[in-house]
Amino acid sequence: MFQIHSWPKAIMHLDADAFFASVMQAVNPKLKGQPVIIGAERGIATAISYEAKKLGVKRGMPMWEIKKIYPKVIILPGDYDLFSLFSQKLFTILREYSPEVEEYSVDEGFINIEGLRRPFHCSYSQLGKKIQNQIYQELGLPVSIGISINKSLAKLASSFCKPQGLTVISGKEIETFLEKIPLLKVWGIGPSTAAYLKKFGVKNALQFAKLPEGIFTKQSRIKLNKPHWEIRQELRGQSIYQLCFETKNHYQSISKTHTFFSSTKNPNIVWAELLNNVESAFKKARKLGYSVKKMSLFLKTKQFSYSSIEITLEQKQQYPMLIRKKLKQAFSKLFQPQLPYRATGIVLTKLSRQTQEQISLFEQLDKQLTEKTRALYQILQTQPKLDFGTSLYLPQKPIKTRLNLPILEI
DNA sequence: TCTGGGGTCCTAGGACCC
DNA sequence: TCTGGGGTCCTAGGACCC
Repeated sequence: MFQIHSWPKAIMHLDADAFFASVMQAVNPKLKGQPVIIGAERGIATAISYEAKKLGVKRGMPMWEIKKIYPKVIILPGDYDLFSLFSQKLFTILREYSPEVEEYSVDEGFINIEGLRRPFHCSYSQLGKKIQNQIYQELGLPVSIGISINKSLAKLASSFCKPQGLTVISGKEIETFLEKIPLLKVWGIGPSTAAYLKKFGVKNALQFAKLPEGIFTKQSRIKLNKPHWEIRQELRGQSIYQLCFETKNHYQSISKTHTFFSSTKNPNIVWAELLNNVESAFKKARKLGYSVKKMSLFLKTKQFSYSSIEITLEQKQQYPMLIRKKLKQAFSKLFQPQLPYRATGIVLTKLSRQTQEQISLFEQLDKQLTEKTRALYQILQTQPKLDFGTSLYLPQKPIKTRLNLPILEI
């Protein structure tokens, strides 16, 4: 048995089953029991109801394929405001039990349930059942629950039995449980690591947990890194990953990408699509209060090869129209006329929030211009009917893109 | 008609300095 | 002519997650 040094904790992991599809079924009774797929707007399946899963639909399957093989499935676009609302309601219920809730994603959370047996007069397992029932009754959402002594084991437990499963892994059950789990199922182990370790005979979670300490040194012939070591520790019952109760409000990067309806060699379309991503990425940054110091633009060809270019700005920016020339130059370097492109994107990095820090003289000179820009953007953004189309980019002939907010020449 | 969109973190390797 | 150690900072790219 693994030696557990810290006092065992009690962590619950809750995972909504086929969340997006379940929300649609919850608000629309006609969809209950039907094979429902979400993702009509993206061209691939992003959520699949259990009825559709039974038919054989897999996540990431392109819609055209689904329509062809499974003509009876109901394909819907995602309603992300609705999903967000259900997510909030879900976490509100969890907070009725404990303030120590980590919102890991829209449909997943961790709860510290240590010490809750006495106030709720029940075992941890009964507590799980209680929460599961309440969520189903109040929101109509099926959820799976896992309970164990740390985050990784709780997450593994919740995925063990779905949908509406409830699995508890106590300290002494860890080894027998891990033996049943393929390595790929472990949180943080992906296809690459699983395939690599298979060569050395490590196929299940228990074998991984039992890897000797020496494997994790630089000299070892099996190359593993620090995150792998942390996963091993977690599987052995140690608590490496702490719960995080603050809601996320800091970003390392903000990105926007969009795949075209059909690939194109037309530089005007690619440029317009790229600018549209630039606009919406900056819009998100402004909404979060960020200024941007650096960005990376990329183009993706039909053959799935990427080319990218980085732009470091002399000053932090919030408005892309102020750096239009730079963007255009970068695009010219990136774009190769003979290649068909299928997507463009942008990643904003080196983000910083407005602070009281001294504005340099140089920046002050720039400030007046920025003010004008801000005013202009406000006008554009508060008038949704104002649609310049793509005419400012594409004076030759109108080309239909999803673009509706231009970057103005100044 | 193959393969969306939005994130995070880690590591290797190069540049540069002492 | 051949030889070091550091240390830091940056970037590209991989791997993973939902």
